Amino acid sequence: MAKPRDEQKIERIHAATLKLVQQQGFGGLKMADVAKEAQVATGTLYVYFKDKVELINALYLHLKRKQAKHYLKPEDLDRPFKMSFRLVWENFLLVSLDFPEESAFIEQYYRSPFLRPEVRNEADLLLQAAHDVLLRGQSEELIKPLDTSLLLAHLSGSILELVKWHYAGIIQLDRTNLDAPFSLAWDSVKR
Amino acid sequence: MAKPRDEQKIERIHAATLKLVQQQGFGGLKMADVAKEAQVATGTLYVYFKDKVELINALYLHLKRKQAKHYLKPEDLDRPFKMSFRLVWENFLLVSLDFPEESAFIEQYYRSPFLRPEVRNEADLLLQAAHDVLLRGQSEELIKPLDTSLLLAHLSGSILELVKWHYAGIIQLDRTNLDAPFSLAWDSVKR
DNA sequence: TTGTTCGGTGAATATATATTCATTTATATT
DNA sequence: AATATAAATGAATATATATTCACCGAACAA
Repeated sequence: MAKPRDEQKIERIHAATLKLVQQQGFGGLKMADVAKEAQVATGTLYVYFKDKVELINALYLHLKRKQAKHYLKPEDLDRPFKMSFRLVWENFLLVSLDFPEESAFIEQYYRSPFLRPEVRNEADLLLQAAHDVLLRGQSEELIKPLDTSLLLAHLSGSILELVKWHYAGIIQLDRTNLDAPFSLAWDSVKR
Repeated sequence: MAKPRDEQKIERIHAATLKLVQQQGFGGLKMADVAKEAQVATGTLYVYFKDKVELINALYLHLKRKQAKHYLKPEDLDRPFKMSFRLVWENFLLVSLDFPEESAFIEQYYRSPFLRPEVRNEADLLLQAAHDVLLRGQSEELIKPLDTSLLLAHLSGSILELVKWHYAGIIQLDRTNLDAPFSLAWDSVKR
């Protein structure tokens, strides 16, 4: 019938948006720059996304789903507790470390004028599996009996800041030896 | 000679900027809105600040200095180690909790197109006192012998995320009973 | 009291940026 | 091959926003 939608083009637009947000922050994001970086015309952006707001919200949801899939793998959860905990903790850190543009984007979305509460809520549902891991640890009396949200905030905050300081050049995280940062995480929540 | 500079006006401009950044993020910050919120004319903004970039950088440095003063008080450092640690930890958390607009601004400055490296570096120097606290803990063999930057990133990341989740309504921090979150912090770094 | 100097003003201007749309191009269907 | 359909284009347009500036008025000095 006609020229089909080009999914690769959507990926290029996503990648361009991420790159530019990492370089210049959310405030510096311009549609013309996105188009240039993605090697499409500005008008093409509006073929795939209604406007800038929708581009940003669609990308946010896409990233949250992708990341959750990466660090909450079903096969990792089917293990002795401490091993599950370590795998999820390490995967979360490695995702942040390997895709810093994605973390930067997610962090900034939260405080942007583009945030749509329903999109935010949908993304938050993805965390349920993480709560479940901690609940299992508590039922096995290996984890402090505190609110799992409190524990999650503490654990994720630590990881995100470690990665931030890594990219600021203040510390060096070695992906082949994460024992030291893991000991901080584990000792803080273990019973 | 003439009408003197009005320091209160600068404070109003600062406060207005913070309020708007909290509400709409860095990307939504408009000079016209700042002027309206501060109850001055747009032109007045340019009497006190060369342009938007300077307004933001001046405010950032002002906030970092103010916050460092709040949570690194000399009299708190002159105590038995664990008490110093608790005081600094708690003050850092309470500053974030009591002035969430300030933390939001600082967080976003870091990834904005307005960031000026020399300003950022100047602000980072303020952390030296925090390193010193941890170094004392290590010399007294009370703190794990890890890089103090690693420890600081972990501790501050935890606090900032806890406060963020508090304001998102996911957890509730009670300023009169911070024992649970403190136990997470202390157990993670103690020897 | 008067003159002088800046602070203060906000409409006007310049600039930057999002979005549209007439036109062209590519693909699938016939 | 011819046709239909939708993607793709990017200059033109609309919009939004930063910044300027001619004028006003408050404070101080003489």
